[in-house]
Amino acid sequence: MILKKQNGNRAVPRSSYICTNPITDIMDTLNENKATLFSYVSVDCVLLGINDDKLTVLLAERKNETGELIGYKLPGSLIYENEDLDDAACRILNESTGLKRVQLKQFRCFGAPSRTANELDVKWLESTSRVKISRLITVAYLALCKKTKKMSSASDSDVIRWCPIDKLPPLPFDHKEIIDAAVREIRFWVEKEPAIIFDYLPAKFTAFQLRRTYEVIYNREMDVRNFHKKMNSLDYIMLTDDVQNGVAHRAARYYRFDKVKYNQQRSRFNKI
Amino acid sequence: MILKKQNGNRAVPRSSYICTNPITDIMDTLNENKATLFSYVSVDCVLLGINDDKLTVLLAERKNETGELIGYKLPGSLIYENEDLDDAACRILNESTGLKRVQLKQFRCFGAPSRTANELDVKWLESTSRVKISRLITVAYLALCKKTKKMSSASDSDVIRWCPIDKLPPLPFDHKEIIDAAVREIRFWVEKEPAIIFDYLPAKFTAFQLRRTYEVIYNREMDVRNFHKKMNSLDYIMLTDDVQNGVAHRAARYYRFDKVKYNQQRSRFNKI
DNA sequence: GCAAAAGTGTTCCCTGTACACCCATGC
DNA sequence: GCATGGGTGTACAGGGAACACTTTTGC
Repeated sequence: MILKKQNGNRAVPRSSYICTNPITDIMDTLNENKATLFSYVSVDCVLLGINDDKLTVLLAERKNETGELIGYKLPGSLIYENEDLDDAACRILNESTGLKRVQLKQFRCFGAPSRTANELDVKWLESTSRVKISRLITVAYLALCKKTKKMSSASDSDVIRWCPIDKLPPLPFDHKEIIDAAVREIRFWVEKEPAIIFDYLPAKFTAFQLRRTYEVIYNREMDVRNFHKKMNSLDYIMLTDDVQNGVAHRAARYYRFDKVKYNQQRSRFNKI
Repeated sequence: MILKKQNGNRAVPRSSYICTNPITDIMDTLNENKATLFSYVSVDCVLLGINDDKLTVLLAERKNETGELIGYKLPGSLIYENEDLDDAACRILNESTGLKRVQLKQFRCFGAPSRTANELDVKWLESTSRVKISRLITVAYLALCKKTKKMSSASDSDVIRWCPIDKLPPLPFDHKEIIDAAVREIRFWVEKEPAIIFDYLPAKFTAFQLRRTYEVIYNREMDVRNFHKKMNSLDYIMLTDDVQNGVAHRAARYYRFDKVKYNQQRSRFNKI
């Protein structure tokens, strides 16, 4: 990772494509530049989660000037003039869900001139952002996103809803295309960096939960025995002493993710 | 792949992230919008090639107003107001190298506000583009790029030079960071889509050429016998009747890449 | 005792990897 | 005949895939 230090600018060490800035950093950025939106670039977040055993995406309600629901969209917004893209993505995630410290990954930039071809979309954006829009390029981010209590206490600016990816309502701009690309991307990402899946699961999870998460993401069933064998071979998945209770069948054991061991293994792997 | 057809706009079928538009399409776009540069978004191309058994990147000379050489940079430019990002990347590739129909892959968007922190870089860009620059976001593209005769006849606007990636000169903006990211990315790309490596090689190639290409990209040596075995197991690599001649040792046989078989295999694979 | 889900082992195949020698050609 | 690079086979290890039954618990 190369950092340029010049003109006395603060050179903030950061991962090149994972954004896990604490929310305080984001607020700094916000306060410094609250005034000015940058009307040429937006950030859209595809937050994927699993609900009712289906891969779902978080959509925000889209209202017209009189507050009437006119449809849905991806959580996203124009960036501020002096706001970093990764920071903007974290801000939007936080505004939409109240979540912090989630791993967001930039996965592609969408910049076809035709994406602002629908005048209704542009008019709507102009009325909510109070900025004149000409051409708009959007940088898309992706995260696996837990459905937690925190999410209900999200900022009331966006009402949100989980929607199965195979039953999307009509969406503005190229949001459908963005979601499709995100679903393809998530599989590669999980393969490259399995840790993100544990970011999604609770701290203690059963073998079933982990398996079902993989099954939904990859959209295919996995053999139970082989899955257990695989889990046991991964030394960063640790068996705990806890077991389920109150279930009407044999209690499942809880596992936990050992981040330290995971990182050790990764760094060994990456050196090869 | 989803295409929106609306307002009578031409819906051009295109791959979502590979740009192989014939140059005529690009020219259409150029002529339509020659007048206006979009000063907020640029495209930079990282063209990787192999020279003297080293991974090298194509750099363009950077000259000041009096035509004096003041350094190097990635081939790149601001996009036009109504130009698609992929088209812009193809245009820049063509302007810099004369090459057409090369697979260019968008791999990441770089948008830190600090990338325009160096005033000299900004001044230089303003003087060459004759556009006022405030904040500038760049979309980075990646290609494996042949060193061919065509390249020497490239447009004379850019003088170009191959530079080993471990001996980069000082570069403006965050171009060094972009190159580092591209080198990491190329390995993933080759793994996902081995076809691009044959786009780089001549139509007929020896086992040695293919192996050396892999070795340079992955920066590690490969076992000759295992490599042959692997090649033989891939049914889209076909042995031809041609052999080298005029070499002072046993003549190597030529192989060719069978795109049809490759695509058949891919589509079978992707359905699983 | 029965419903419901948890947990467990073996076999086979395929792939990757390690490793050393003979072959063809030009000079 | 020798220097140069081309080309080949075997043996082992590890991981993925297929496959069915017993265990535990609450009711």
